[in-house]
Amino acid sequence: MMIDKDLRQFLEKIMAYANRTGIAFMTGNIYGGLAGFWDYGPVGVEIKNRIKEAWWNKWVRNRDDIVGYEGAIITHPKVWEASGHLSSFNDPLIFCQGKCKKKYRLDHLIEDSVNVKEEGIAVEELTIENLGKIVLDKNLKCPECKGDLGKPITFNLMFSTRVGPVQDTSSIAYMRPENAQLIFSGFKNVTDSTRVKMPFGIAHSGVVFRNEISPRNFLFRVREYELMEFEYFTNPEKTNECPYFDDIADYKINIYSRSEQLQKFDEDYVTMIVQDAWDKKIFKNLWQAYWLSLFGKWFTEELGLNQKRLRFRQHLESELSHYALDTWDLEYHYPFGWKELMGCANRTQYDLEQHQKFSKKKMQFMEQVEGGVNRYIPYVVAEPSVGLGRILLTVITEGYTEEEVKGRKRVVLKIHPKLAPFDAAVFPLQKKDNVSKKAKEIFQNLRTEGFVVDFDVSGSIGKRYRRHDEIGTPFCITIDFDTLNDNCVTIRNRDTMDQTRIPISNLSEELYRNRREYQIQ
RNA sequence: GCGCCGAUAGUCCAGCCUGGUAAGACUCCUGUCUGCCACACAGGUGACCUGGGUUCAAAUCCCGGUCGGCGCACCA
Repeated sequence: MMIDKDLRQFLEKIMAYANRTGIAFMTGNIYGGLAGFWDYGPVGVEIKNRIKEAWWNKWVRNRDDIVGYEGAIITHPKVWEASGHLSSFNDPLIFCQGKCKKKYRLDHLIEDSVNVKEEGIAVEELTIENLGKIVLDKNLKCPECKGDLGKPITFNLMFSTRVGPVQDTSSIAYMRPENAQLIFSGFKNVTDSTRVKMPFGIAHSGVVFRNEISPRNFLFRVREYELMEFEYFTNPEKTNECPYFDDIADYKINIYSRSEQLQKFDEDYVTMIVQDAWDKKIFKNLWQAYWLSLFGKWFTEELGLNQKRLRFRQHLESELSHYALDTWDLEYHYPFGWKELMGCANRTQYDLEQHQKFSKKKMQFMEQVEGGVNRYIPYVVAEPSVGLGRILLTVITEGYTEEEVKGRKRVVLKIHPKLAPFDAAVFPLQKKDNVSKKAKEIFQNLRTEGFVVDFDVSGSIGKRYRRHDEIGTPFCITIDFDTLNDNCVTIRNRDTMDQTRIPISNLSEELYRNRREYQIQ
């Protein structure tokens, strides 16, 4: 039976499913839960680790031009001062509740609309509550549309903590809200210890913390998550020299560009090949077009996302972060609408320049050229940045399928075998005697070969098949009485439900072959 | 952060209006049987989000909180 994955209630179905199968749970649920934080269960942690492994293999181990890095979670406070993350820290903000919905710095708004000197108001010294009182007392309205103003709030994006047992203001430190700054502040560590040549990337996967105002949509918007990203550096004079562009020039992508968004375009996107998009100057930077397309390919061809549900959306000028020249998102069509799966910003030289300024250490890259040495601060053309939990949510949303088999509902998680929590499950047809013993032996051998395998004897054989369908196990291997004589087993395919009898000695090759050749329907 | 709605077993849910100690289905566990697609037989485990209030008595009514979904806003 078809299920409409665009329906908002589908998300609730996914949550119940995740809970039922041991994928994810709200943290501390015995105490009522904590908003924005989730635990992964036995099945979820396997899928998550496999996604992470797939990312690392694809973008670090299998690339000649990218190396890995892993920074500390509690970061030197100066890093965030330099990056600009601290500058808007503790700013009091207020939002227009009227038509325009604009946000204002409340301290500035009061200074602009009230004669502070005459009234003897010291804006800097006031608490957020007292600032809010002024708004009420003076009946301040939105300067733009004269609408009512809401309650003032303080932005506290970063989680802070204290380092060391003495709790004074000098001991304050922050949990990283992004990995990028660890790459930038550690940039010299990499160039000084490794033989990297321009252009190259530094990749970083790790947990980050953002004190979001309102966590939403299950694993989508959370306060603690694993972010996988890399910074790709080039010579600032050569930001459009991408030697690999031909690899993706003919690749078809769905584009939702800035002009389409501004024109209130009715469609979700326009489809064209990357080369055309570049020729029409939709992309400003060749490397960005390259990396976005490569990730588009990875998500669809290797992680199994439906290309129709993936689009490239350019950020509007007004959305750009303080460090970004241009940003594109890869958006997925979730049950709650088109939302960012991955972001890819052009961060220019901004961050390394900032760190050079604040640390007074040279952030230059040196390369030997004809007739001397070339020194420059590298330019970040692209920063593909994606949340691990968000990929997991996307993959299970895409893969969750309900089918009708002989009048009954079958739930199948159709995910790529390399992301499945188990490579295979082994079932003895009968619980006792030699059948079970033989099954155990096959199970152990597969484990020894490095497969992740489950062993299941409980319930009828059909029930066991369905249990593993639901969590995405691509193969179930059944051992019966004949196995004892002919050394063959029945191997049953998750998606087609087809059963074939093959020799035990061919099992591992069959599992490998399927992982290699698997095609998403 | 504001507003609306909701929260009962692993899941789906009945009961709430009209207060009287929680039902069903599936799942799960055990045993018997069967032996390649959840469906046999018997038995079993398991729940009223949290804190207060009203009451002889609260899953039920009232108030606060937490969590979730949705809408708005936010997401440097």
